[in-house]
Amino acid sequence: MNLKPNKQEDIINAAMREFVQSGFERASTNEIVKKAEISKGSLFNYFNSKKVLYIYLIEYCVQIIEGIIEQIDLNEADIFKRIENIGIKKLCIQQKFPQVFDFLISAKQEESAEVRDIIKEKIDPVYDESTKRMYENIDYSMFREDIDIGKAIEILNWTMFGFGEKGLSQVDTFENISEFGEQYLKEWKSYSEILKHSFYK
Amino acid sequence: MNLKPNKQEDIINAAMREFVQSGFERASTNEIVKKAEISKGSLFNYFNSKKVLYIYLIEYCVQIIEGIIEQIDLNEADIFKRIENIGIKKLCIQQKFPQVFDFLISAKQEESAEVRDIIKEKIDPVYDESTKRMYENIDYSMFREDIDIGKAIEILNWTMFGFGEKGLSQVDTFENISEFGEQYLKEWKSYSEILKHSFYK
DNA sequence: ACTAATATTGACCGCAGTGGTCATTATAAA
DNA sequence: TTTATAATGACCACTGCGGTCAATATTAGT
Repeated sequence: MNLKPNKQEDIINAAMREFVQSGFERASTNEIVKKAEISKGSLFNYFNSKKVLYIYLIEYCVQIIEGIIEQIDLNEADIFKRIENIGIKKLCIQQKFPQVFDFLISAKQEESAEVRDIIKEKIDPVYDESTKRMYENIDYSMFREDIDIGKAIEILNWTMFGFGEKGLSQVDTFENISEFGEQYLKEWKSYSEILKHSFYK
Repeated sequence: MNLKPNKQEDIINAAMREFVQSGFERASTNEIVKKAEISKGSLFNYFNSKKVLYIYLIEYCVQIIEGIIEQIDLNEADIFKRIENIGIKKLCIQQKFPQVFDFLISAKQEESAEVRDIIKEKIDPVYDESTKRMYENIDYSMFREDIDIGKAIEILNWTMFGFGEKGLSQVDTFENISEFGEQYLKEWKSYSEILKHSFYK
């Protein structure tokens, strides 16, 4: 039952891609096995049903997020650096599993009654924890007094998200993935600098 | 053939919603007629096929975008005000057709070979024109010299997008739509102010 | 090299839902 | 009341669905 790790990853990635693309109900197991390059029989040997597969993926992703949360360095009180560190970790994970975060977002929006409740149950706690931990022990005294800190942080997050999207569309043009990572990080710092310069005293 | 305008809007909105949700191929005409509250026969009387309906929607949306482009006031050289004006126009349109912009975005990403080429052909020019017109005659001299203007504008756009998403999730909580519009605009101005204060001299 | 145990396959099943049709019915105009 | 037009939904052939399982390929043990 324990197959080679990279085959496991193929299946996980293929399934996540299909679920992100089509949602739980419309996602096709035929499409998943095609993308993962395994037979249909194998998929249903590993997971007894589409639902079991889906829940497995949820749990898998939740564990990944929990791993990130644990690694947050609470001694880093500068929110820009805090966020940058998390961003780096996310980037690393996306090398292996490009769809983890998209999958969790799509799962939160999933409407199918068959899985909706169990999703909420599994995802909501880790979401709450992550946002709590994310801003724990941040030093807000570095912000300019005339700025709405909450809104500033929202802008920072939106910028990160937008920058991430942009990066995603460029990743194909790089042949070397680690070269991309360096470039990406360097460019992010320039955006981060702009906002830091704007928001900090 | 010319039915009541609000019925037309129902059909357009229902179809756009379904296409956004599922893409061209997986979108279901059954689902569309259910959402639009018309019979299947009627839909296929108005449009001979799913493809014809889809292309009609594309053209309809493109016309809306062209309407916006025409209305851009080129005398407004302040990019913050320029963008705010466009935002207001978009907001108005979204009252009637909540999915226009999402539909165009999803159409750009559409992969189905049956419609891909015709989409490109119809959408790309209007996209090019809109981005061109958007930044035409903007006075960049108001930006601080030490700031990368291109990046600043990117941040502005990402912030607008993020703010729009946030607004979308809140719109249900308002009973009066125009009250929401006021609130929304007012709140946007506070975000806009933050960035303006950061980016301008 | 042979056997037993395990892993993988894909043709196949019943069925749900597809895009599209058209005889029939409801509505409006004359 | 008659005629012209608009709207309906049962129906069709068909595709693709989630899931199964006998047959095959691979591996492990001796």
